[in-house]
Amino acid sequence: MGRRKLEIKRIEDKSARQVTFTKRRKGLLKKAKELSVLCDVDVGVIIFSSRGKLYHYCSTNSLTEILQQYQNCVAMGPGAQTAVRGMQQEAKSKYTGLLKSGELLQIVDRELGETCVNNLTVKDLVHLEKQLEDALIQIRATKTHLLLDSISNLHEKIAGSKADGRTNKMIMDLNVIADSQMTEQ
Amino acid sequence: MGRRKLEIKRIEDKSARQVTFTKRRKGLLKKAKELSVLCDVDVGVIIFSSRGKLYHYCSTNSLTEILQQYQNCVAMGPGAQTAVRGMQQEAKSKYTGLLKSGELLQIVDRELGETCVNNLTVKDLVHLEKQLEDALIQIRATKTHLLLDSISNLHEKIAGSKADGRTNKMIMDLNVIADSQMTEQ
DNA sequence: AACTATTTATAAGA
DNA sequence: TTCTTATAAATAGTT
Repeated sequence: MGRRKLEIKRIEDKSARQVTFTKRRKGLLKKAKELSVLCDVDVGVIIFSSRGKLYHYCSTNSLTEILQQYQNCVAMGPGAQTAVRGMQQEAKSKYTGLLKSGELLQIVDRELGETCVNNLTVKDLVHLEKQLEDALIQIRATKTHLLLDSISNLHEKIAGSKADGRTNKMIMDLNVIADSQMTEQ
Repeated sequence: MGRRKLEIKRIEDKSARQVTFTKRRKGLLKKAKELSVLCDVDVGVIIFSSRGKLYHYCSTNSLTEILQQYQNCVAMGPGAQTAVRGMQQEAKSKYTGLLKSGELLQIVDRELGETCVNNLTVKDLVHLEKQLEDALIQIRATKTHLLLDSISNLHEKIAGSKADGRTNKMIMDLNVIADSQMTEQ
């Protein structure tokens, strides 16, 4: 789509590569959005530039939801989901009730020790994985909550009074964090 | 791009929606691949159909790498990465050396308790998050290893001898799992 | 950053 | 469904 047909291989000229990146990145994100709307499906796109800058699109509240689904079921392949569901059923009989958090890592520790890999089953690992994911979700929620609280506090603190440079910098940083936690692209 | 201009809103006719989904899904994944190659960047695309089927593209070995980057730095916003790096530096002085796995969840337990949220800092949470991510990576690696081993064993077991129906089913399931773990889309 | 000649993607039709 | 074709959209090279 241009003056001539372009071979699909790394563009060596840095400046041309940057221009193409800008154009095609925009195009890809637009297409992702259209696919999501037209076909009523969940779509996530993540792009990391070589300088580590991130661009992304996500049709749901947060990419995390999609990633969660990915980690939970598709890392094992669609055809195997039924099998896994069976495993999880079996696992319940062994692990009935929630483990106390304190027990979780002791189990990871014990069961992942080099000497006993052979005694571990996939269903055990699936269960451990789930426990850790839950802990991660809890931690991230708490982190977000803390960050948003900090912002509120700072805003109250400076309402009506001049803040010093250091405080202003903190507010700027926190707003950036809050934006990324709360806004859709 | 078709016989007429299409408004970007949910296609109500189910069959037409399915056809468009197939076409545009293919297009999106192709564009993602091209962007990645032409501009030498990491790209990940995840699509969940309404029936829960997954389609994805990833420019690196596994989406997990990209997701990891996303979770680690971008969940906090690009502008805040410098700040976070500072936090992590400070955190090191508090948490020098790796925690024994057994300690990790006790900390999660203790520090995330409802009563002491106010004493927790963001840097503490960032650190906890990292620890849990590492544990997850370890568990997933072990799981993959176990699955692949199981497949090898089964293949050996049936080499030359007829397997029964149950064994054949297991092999089929495991091959699906192995494919999804090892192949690029 | 804008402009267009072309290529590419795809909506509707067969 | 699969293939075809007219048309819209994306974009490579240019200014």
